[in-house]
Amino acid sequence: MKKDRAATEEKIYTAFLDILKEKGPQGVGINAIAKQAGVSKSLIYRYFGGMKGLLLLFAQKGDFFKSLSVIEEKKDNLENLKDFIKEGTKELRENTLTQEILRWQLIENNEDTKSLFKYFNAQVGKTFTTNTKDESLNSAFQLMLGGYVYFTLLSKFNKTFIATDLTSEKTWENFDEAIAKTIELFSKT
Amino acid sequence: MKKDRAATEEKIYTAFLDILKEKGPQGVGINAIAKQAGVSKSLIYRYFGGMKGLLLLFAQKGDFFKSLSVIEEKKDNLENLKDFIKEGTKELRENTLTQEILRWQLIENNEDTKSLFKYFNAQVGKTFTTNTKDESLNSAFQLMLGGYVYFTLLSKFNKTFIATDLTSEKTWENFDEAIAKTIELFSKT
DNA sequence: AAAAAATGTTACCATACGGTAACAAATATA
DNA sequence: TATATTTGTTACCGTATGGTAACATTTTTT
Repeated sequence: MKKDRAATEEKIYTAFLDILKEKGPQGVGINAIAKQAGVSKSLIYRYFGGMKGLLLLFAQKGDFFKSLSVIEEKKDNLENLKDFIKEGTKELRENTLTQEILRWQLIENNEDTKSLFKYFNAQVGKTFTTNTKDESLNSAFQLMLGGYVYFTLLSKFNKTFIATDLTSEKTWENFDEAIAKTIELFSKT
Repeated sequence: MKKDRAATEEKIYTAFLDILKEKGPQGVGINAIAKQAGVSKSLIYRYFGGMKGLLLLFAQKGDFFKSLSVIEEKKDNLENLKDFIKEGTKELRENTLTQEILRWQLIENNEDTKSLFKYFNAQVGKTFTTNTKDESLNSAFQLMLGGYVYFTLLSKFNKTFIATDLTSEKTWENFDEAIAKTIELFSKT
């Protein structure tokens, strides 16, 4: 049998990412990762230092968002802010990995996940901090951002929220427009 | 030893509620409930039909919200809507049981939880459905409602979101005001 | 009082979890 | 080539899970 540590580490790491994406935080475990990687679980401890080390590595790699860095600098005028929102919400709905980290934060926070959430939140803060002077607009914007996250996470197991169809593309467009319109109305005050 | 089925059933049911409130959905299990109730787990199967039956009973009892039914009829004018929001958000932040059901919906949806979510969502719909004519206001309102839920759930394991202090009462007041102001601005259009 | 039914506990099963020690095999070093 | 070192697997441990069968005890019915 051929032996290649680098390749094995890669197999383990990608197995971890795949499970997190598919099964969510609940599916992430030493046994499941080893099985998915087709490798002995002893190696996870030897090479990564167990789950904690694996999460730390994931945190430090830190490629959580892709497309947002491009337009990040353009959050100056109203029109650019709208684009920023539309891009951000789109990214959120497409990036299942980000979704599962956000979901993870809602169900536990222990010694293992500590580092992951720390690095992740730092990047969220760096990307989504608003610098508006209007306090109530900030609150409104944050609420809507949170709502977007909530409905995105909810849509994994639920098709609807009250009368709102979470599977319809139109719904998400309505959300985008609602955010844009809210910002407009606040700005005119 | 004294034998009293009704009392035993009560012990099991309240043990289930206590665990759900304290440990959340992850802590709810046959063994944990039996231990907490100080009773053999066989009785959970015999009296309730296991976890599924227990959740069904919980769903059918359906006392999820307390204070909202009082002002439910008054959702006609703007001022009453504001009160409704303030009461609703307050209720949400105080009712940990409701919070844990909402959290539950974000992490799984299987045969056991099916009935619970069905009944719960029906009541949510009955209570929080908005009848505004403005489509974008509906979307904005829902987003903010979702955001409120999101931050409430997040606050269990996280003290902050970006720069926002989730432990501060002022933060939640700001959220309330932001919703109220948003509705005002939309209404003037 | 005797028999039947209901109530409750103990013991066990299969399965899965995280974690470690002992061993085998391949690769690198002397 | 002989010896270390690294890489990888198997086997095991303790614990916890959901679920069931067998048994004991109390209560009810006849």
